[in-house]
Amino acid sequence: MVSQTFINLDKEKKKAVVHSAVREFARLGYQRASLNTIVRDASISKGSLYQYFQNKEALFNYIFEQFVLLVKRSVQGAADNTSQDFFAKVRQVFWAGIHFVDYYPEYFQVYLKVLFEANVPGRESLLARVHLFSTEYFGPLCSDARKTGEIRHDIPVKTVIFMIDALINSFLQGYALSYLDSGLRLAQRDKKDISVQVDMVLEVLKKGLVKE
Amino acid sequence: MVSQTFINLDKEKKKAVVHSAVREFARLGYQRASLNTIVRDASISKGSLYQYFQNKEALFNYIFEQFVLLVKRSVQGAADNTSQDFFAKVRQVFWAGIHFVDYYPEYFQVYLKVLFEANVPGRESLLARVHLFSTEYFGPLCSDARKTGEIRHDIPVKTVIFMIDALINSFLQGYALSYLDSGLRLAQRDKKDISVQVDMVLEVLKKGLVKE
DNA sequence: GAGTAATATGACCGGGTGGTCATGTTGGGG
DNA sequence: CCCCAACATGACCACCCGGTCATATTACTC
Repeated sequence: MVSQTFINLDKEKKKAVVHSAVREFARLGYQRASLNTIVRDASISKGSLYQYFQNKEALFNYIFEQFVLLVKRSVQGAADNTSQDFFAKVRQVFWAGIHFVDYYPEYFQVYLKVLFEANVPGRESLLARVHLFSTEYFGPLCSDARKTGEIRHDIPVKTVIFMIDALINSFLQGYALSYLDSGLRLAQRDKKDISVQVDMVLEVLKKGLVKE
Repeated sequence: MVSQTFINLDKEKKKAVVHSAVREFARLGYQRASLNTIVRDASISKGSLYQYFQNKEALFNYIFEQFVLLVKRSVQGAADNTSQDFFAKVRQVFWAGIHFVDYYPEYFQVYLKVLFEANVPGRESLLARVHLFSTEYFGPLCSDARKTGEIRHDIPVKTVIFMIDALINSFLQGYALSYLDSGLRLAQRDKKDISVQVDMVLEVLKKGLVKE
């Protein structure tokens, strides 16, 4: 795991190590990330890194833990006003995601890399933690909206969660990685345009594509 | 690129090489895939592989080319009946995707790996080819549906394409990789259940989440 | 300032990689 | 039957990896 030595470390040095590790894992994923590169970037020796963390896996787990923490803070921080309607709350999560990508683009890339990389130790449990959070957050939101009659009863909550999840994820992927863009050119737009796009997606989610 | 030697190769041997390569690239992505593993699996020598393909990149390009070809065939093969409405056609693409994952799960994984892997040579142009195809296919479909009044005029075509793309992609990812599932448990369902799920997503896309 | 425990260092190890090439094998035309 | 071009082979190369460990440096107590 994480050694006491690392916890006691000078704040700046600690930040340098974490920053270098996040950068490298974001660039290359878990397996291809090089500890040599990380120690070089952080200006520490290899021996020191192994005094701080048991091995590569422990370092990665520490970084991913930080990621989960930051995500939770971002989403929960954005969701303050309980007086708003369902779609306004979904919009808030969209924006929480957008801000997260703005503030922590590399952490977001670490997450994306984990999605499809093979042999990431404990990947399933890592992703489960992220997904559990999403379900725990959206589940009650949808259930409440059903009770108040804000959304239809004939669509299961799981389907609604799936669709919102899919749209937010794809949106953020296009926003964070321009080459994944499917035509919206999100990466090149200013916040005003982004807002219009988000609202349009929400509008379709609300009322559908069919002319009323 | 591909040598004449490879093209002239015995059909079974050619298939063995391609199959081993697809398997390895699907498992580990471009960078981590091992040529040693591929030649061992295909029961050829390393020297032969280098007689068939200039280098690792050329082999990978050949495999990805095959993937694009198979995708095009799958989607275009599914879209025969022009007498159907817009949403029926979208449903057909959903099913074309599902069948593709059924028939070529490893090709699909190769594609997924390319999405987020760093330093895949020419990744952007590889993905551009897939995306171009999707735009070329859905673009006219949406434009036509607008003209006939099947879908609203106040939502831009690009937004519609983005949403359909996002939903199909997420659906297929959950279907192909159970650990990516966001609660629908698609990987464990039979075709009947899948069909219900697809139709429900299409229903929301059609009429929205709000009670009429 | 001596002694000691904590921490930092980087040369080194075994192992795997993409790629090369001298050598061996094969097969069809003269 | 021989020859030669086409093809097959796998030992080998330089390089990089995660991880180790003997040694050097630092920091703190008495």
